[in-house]
Amino acid sequence: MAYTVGQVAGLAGVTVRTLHHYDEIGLLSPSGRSSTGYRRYDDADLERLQHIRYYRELGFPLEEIAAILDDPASDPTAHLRRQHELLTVRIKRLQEMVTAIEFAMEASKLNIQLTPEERFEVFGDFDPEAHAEEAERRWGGSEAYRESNRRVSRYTKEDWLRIKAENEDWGRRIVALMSSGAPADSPAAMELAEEHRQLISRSFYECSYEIHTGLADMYLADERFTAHYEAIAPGLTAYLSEAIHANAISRA
Amino acid sequence: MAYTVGQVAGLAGVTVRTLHHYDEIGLLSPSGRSSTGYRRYDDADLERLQHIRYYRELGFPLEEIAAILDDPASDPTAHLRRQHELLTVRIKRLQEMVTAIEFAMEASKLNIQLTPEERFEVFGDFDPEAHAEEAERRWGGSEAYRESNRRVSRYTKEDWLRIKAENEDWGRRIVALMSSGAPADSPAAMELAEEHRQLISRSFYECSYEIHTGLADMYLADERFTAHYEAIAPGLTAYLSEAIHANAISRA
DNA sequence: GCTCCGGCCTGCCGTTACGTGAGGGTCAAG
DNA sequence: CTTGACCCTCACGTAACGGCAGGCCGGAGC
Repeated sequence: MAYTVGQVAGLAGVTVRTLHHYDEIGLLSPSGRSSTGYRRYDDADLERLQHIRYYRELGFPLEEIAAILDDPASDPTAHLRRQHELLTVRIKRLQEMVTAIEFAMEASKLNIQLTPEERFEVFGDFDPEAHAEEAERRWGGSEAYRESNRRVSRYTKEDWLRIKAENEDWGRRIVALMSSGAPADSPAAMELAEEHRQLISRSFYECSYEIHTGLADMYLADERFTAHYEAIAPGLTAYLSEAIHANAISRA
Repeated sequence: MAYTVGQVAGLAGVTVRTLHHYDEIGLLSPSGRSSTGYRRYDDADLERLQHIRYYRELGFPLEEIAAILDDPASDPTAHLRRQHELLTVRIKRLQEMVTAIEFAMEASKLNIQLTPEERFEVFGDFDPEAHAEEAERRWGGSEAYRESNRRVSRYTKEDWLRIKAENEDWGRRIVALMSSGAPADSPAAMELAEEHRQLISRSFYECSYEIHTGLADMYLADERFTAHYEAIAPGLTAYLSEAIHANAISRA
């Protein structure tokens, strides 16, 4: 079977100009020409183009692709295996970027400034183990965190406004309670802690009592989260943390 | 906090030249300069750069990124949501490419020529429904097919050679049986059909009796698979298909 | 046989997103 | 006060095509 440039271009989803270019630089020269000078591509040319397209999608420069494809030491299935591996690595990378975006959304939700490192962690030559460990430390089981955060990405602006309003309402009430002098382990405080937990469960992720106490500890340990609650009212961080712990114990 | 070009470049994983370029075209101009003309970037600049990097990774041209970022109608979380969505679409696309590669490996294993459409299906403006339907028709449940084929990608050249040898041995025995005149629903033929199923299960994917009969039908329906078995021995396709059906029924 | 219209050819210049010096100030550590 | 690492501004180079000009096919219809 023989094909013209236009046909090949249509099949492969590239422009005719691109095929001309590949011919010019010798990356993909059609196996023959018609008597009138038309390029004629055969099935072997198509297979080569297929590999070219995959390697290109993976970001390889044309020169390097030529070197890879012309390497006599690698049979066709070797290319397939290689492309398969490169693709899965790429997918993993993109999934890390998704997680990073979700983290940024979480931070943005609480008006928390990301550190420069956090902003670009996913782009640098990061240590994957340290990364996983960090997520583990911060979220106490990254699996639940990731799964749950799928929801966040689907929220509209209206959802966000509603969530914000709910949070602010809750904030006003716990500040009022704290200033009234009620202790952090009082039933009223525990009730507000429980409400806090349910707010998270409804809007973000299933927040177990275990995760909730983990969050309480994190609020105390991470100054950026501390700052968030202290900005609402001084002393609120400790008050809330204590209430969360008391609530968790009483429900156990 | 203020940063120099070099620091920003290090953090964000780009070159100093890139930052110079972004400054030149007005995409990211540092918020200030030192008395001696040094660029000074602040946290807001870093946040902008963060978005630039994500959009770039997604293939947006710089000019378009500038337009998006300077659009007053979109708040910062809108960018995050948008990037999240674009990333997941991208991941889906790459996963389709992985499936396509696995299909190509499967075909290569049997020395089957792909049609031009199959080679570039994943690049063209393909209809996703038709694609899924095709996979469904061909593999009777693409999920099992995809999951199982993860194995294939890890095979070494030696594995392939071993598998090939096993297949050829099986081929010789079924050809011998067929020429001996034993009917396709004889115990011996059914035994070889069962062996065929187990060969697939061991080397490629868990092949249930249901899938196995699906394969039998496919061998008859798809001329490329037919050609594969007819090349071994004329009439083998029909013989094997019948044996597979007989075997499946007897085991039910 | 003629006539179109869409497809093909070969230049050739333009563009994007930087890479890569050249030539020359700047900053902090010793 | 030197020295090495870092910063500045030109300015030209490169990869991978895009897009157009000017001209040659090819087959469907009259």
